[in-house]
Amino acid sequence: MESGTAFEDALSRVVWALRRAELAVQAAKEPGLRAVGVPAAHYALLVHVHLFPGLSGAELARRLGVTTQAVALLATKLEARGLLERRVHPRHRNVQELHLTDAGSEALQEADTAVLEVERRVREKLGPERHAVLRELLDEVTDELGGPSARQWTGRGQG
Amino acid sequence: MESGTAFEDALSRVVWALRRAELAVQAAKEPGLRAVGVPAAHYALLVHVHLFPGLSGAELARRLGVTTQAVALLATKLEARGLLERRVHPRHRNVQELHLTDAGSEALQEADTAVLEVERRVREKLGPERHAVLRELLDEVTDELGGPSARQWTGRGQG
DNA sequence: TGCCTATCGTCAAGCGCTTGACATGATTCA
DNA sequence: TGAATCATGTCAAGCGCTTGACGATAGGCA
Repeated sequence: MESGTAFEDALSRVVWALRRAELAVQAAKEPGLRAVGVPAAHYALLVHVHLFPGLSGAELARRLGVTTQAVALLATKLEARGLLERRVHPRHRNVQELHLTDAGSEALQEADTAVLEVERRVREKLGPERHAVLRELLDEVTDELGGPSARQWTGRGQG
Repeated sequence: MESGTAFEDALSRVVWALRRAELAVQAAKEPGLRAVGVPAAHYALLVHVHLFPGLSGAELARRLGVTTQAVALLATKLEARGLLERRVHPRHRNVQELHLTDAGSEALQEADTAVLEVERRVREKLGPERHAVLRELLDEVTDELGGPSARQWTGRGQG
């Protein structure tokens, strides 16, 4: 294993394959999302706000793996476009709950079509079983490497 | 299909699992790479220059999926640190060949240790067979979604 | 009541990357 | 030879995100 240069196989590792696949997915989603005027980052936030309405910006940031700044800037833009609504938390006056407007729900619906199309292509290419296997393997990787566990992302863990 | 909100399962899709896994991998690599003073983006360029010495900045950019600007800026920094060398192409005086210096090779070796550690953790978690399955599935996704085919990345396709 | 701590949100500065435009050099064709 | 075309590399401007610091609010404790 230590014989000579050890990284001739660098590009054939899983971590690289993962990066390539992620880049390909992003590239595949981008035109569809752009067509409906919802960049990828905006889409990600919209989905989370839809699935977990009323969360604070800081909490969203943790789930998305970005800083609170990024969420705040994004939220400002989405609010300006009328897709998102900031409400003051009833108990904590300094905290803002984020909710989707009707227009936001519509935009999300349209954007999701583009993402679903990519998911469909992958599913058709792999077939249902291997599609499911891939998801399971990816979740195990996420779990093993820590960070936000896959459970946390999909669960309704807190309110 | 149109029954109610259609994207309740958004976070359980493969495309999301892929993103989560990629984020986890990046987060897992980062501290190790930072320890040896080689950020992730620098590492990616160093690996490619090592595997395909003499490529032009534009060609590298295509393979890395970034712009020529990004490569040029990176190359400038790496050159300033003495890890990388710019040589004028013998025939095309306007083209610069990129090569690793000895210091660059050493830095790459150290940095690669951190990446290998992540790869090892994933391999141990999944076991050899499923590890290989994951790589195969990811390559198929990359192939299906087009962009730079997995072959192009690993192959010695051109010189 | 008053102090301390934690959390949330915002402001300012910096960094990395992209986009667009331009200059240079090499190849192709008339 | 001379002009058109293409690829490479660089300059300038803009955008998105991060880092660091600050003010504001709610809960814990004496």
